[in-house]
Amino acid sequence: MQEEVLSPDDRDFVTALGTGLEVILAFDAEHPRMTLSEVATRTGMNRARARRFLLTLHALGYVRKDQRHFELAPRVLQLGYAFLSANGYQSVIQQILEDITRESSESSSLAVLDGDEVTYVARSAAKHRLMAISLAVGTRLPAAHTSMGRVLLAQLPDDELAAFLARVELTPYTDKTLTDRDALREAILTVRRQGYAIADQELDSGLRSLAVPAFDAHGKLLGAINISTNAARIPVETLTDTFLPLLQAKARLIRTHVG
Amino acid sequence: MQEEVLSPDDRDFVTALGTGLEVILAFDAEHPRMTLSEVATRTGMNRARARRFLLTLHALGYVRKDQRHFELAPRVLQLGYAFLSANGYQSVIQQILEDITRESSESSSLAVLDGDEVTYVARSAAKHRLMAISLAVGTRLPAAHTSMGRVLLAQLPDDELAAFLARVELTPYTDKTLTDRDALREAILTVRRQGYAIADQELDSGLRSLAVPAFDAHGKLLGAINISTNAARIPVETLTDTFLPLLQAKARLIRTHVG
DNA sequence: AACTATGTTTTGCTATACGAACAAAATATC
DNA sequence: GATATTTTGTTCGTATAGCAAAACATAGTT
Repeated sequence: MQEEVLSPDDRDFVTALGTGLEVILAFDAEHPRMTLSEVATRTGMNRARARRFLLTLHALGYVRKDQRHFELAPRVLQLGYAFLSANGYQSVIQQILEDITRESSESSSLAVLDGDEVTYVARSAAKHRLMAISLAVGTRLPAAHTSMGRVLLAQLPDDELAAFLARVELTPYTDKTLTDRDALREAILTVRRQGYAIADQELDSGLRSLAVPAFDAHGKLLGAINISTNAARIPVETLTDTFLPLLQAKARLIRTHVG
Repeated sequence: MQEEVLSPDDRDFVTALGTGLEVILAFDAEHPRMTLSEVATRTGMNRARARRFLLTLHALGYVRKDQRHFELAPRVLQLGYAFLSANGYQSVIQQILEDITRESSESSSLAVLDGDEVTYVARSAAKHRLMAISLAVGTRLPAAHTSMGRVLLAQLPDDELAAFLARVELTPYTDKTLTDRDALREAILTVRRQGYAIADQELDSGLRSLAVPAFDAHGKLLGAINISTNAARIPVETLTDTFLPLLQAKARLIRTHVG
C-alpha cells in the first residue's frame, strides 16, 4: 500500500480541495470560533480566498455562521464517521476497550499507523483523567515514541521499517526519549520478538504505557491496543506482570470476535 | 445563527471542495474499498473527475491506494476531531454517558441538532447491543422522530420551530410514527413543559428512548442526552420512574462540571 | 481475437486565485 | 462625542489552474 504520491502541483491535483480541508483543520480547541480574517491569517490565505471557502463550507452545512463568526458544524463528524464505519471499528472493539478500563482502572485505546504517526481510532478513558482530555479519537502522536507506534512499526516489513528509521526525526520530548536511530531500531526489533511494547515516559514524563497488536480472525492487523498509566502510580512491573496478560487476553478476544 | 446561505452556483462557491467531500462520504461500511470507477458511479461523476479527486485525497493523505483500490485513511478522523475538540465535547461528557450506561445497563448518547437532523456527538453503548453497531458518533437521524431531536426542537425559539414544522417531511417509519404536523407540534410543546421527551418506537419498532436537554454552567445548550432501550424489555414506566430521575441527575452534573 | 470495462491523457472552456480597490465596522484619538 | 485611523469584509478584473468530455490506452473477459 502507498505508492507514487501526487506532488501538490501536478496537473491533476485539486488545490481547492486541499485548501478547504485546511480551513476545517484551522478550527481547534483554542480557536473554536473565528472571523473570516482570523481564518485567513491562521491558514495563510488572503481574506478573499478564506471567505470563498468559508462560504462554501457554510453552504454545504459543514460550518455555521453567526454574524461575523464562523464555527464548525456537527456535519464534519460524518467525514470521520465514513472512515470508522467503512473499517468496522467501533463494533466489538469499543466494548473491549471499556472492559480493559474497567478491569485495570486505566485508560485504553486502539490506534492505527498513518504515515509516521499513530492515530487514535477508539478510546476508553479512566476516571482519574490526567491527560485524558487531550487524547481522543482522531489524535495523532509520533509513532517512534509511543507504545502503540512501536507495536505497529514492528509489524512493518523490513524495507518499510528501514525507510521509516532512515527518515524519521527523533525529537527529544523528555530525557528518556530514545533519540538514537540504532537504539530505536533495537527497541522495535525487541518488540517484534516479544510481541509487546512499553514506552516509559518517552513522550511525556509521567506517562507510561503498554501496547500489543490486535488482529482480526483472518490475521489482518487491525491496529494496536494499549493501556496507558500514570508513571507515579504504576511501576513497570505492574505493566508486565498484570496488564500485559490482560491486554493479550483481550487481543485474543478481538481475534476471535472480529472479522 | 444561520442566515443567508450561498446557492451552489454563486460566484464564490467552490465546487471542487463540495465534490471532494462527496468523494469522502462515498465510502461506508458497504463500500470500504472501491476502485476509481466504482467511486465514479457511486458519486455520479465521470471517471476522469473521480480520479483527480481520489489522487488529490491520496496526495493529502486522506485516502490510501492499493493498486486499483482506494480506501479512507485514518487522517479523515482529524476533520471530525477538529469539531469535537473545538467544542469541548468528549471532556467530562463521555465519562458521564458511561456512568449512565453502568447505572442503567442501557446505551446513552449526546446529540446536537444540525439542520433537521440530530447528530450523535458522544455515545456509550450497552452490552446487549441490538442496533448498537449502526449508531455511533457521527450518525444522523431525523430530529422529528427521536427523543433527543424533540428535546432539541423544544429549545428552539417559536419562529424557528414553526419553520421546522412547516418544512419537515414526516416519514412513517413505523405504525407508531407521528406523521401529523399538529400532533408533532403538540408533542414538542409538551416536551417544552415537561423538560423531557420519550420516543416510543417511532423510528424503529423495538426502540424506545428517553432524552433530556444538557446545559453547561453558563446555561448554554450543549445538546440532548438520552437513554435508549429495547421496547420488549423496558416498559415506558421504567423510563419515567427510574431512568428519568437518573438522566436529570446527570444533566445537573453536566451543568455543574462543564463550561 | 474481439469485446468490454477500467484507467489515463488531451483539449477547449470555465472556475478559481490573487491583488487591488472599495465599503463598512470597529477602535483609537482628540 | 465627533472624527481620524485601523481593521475587517466584499467586489471586481484578469491570468491561470482546474474542469468535463471525449479520445485514447490498457487490462480483463468471453
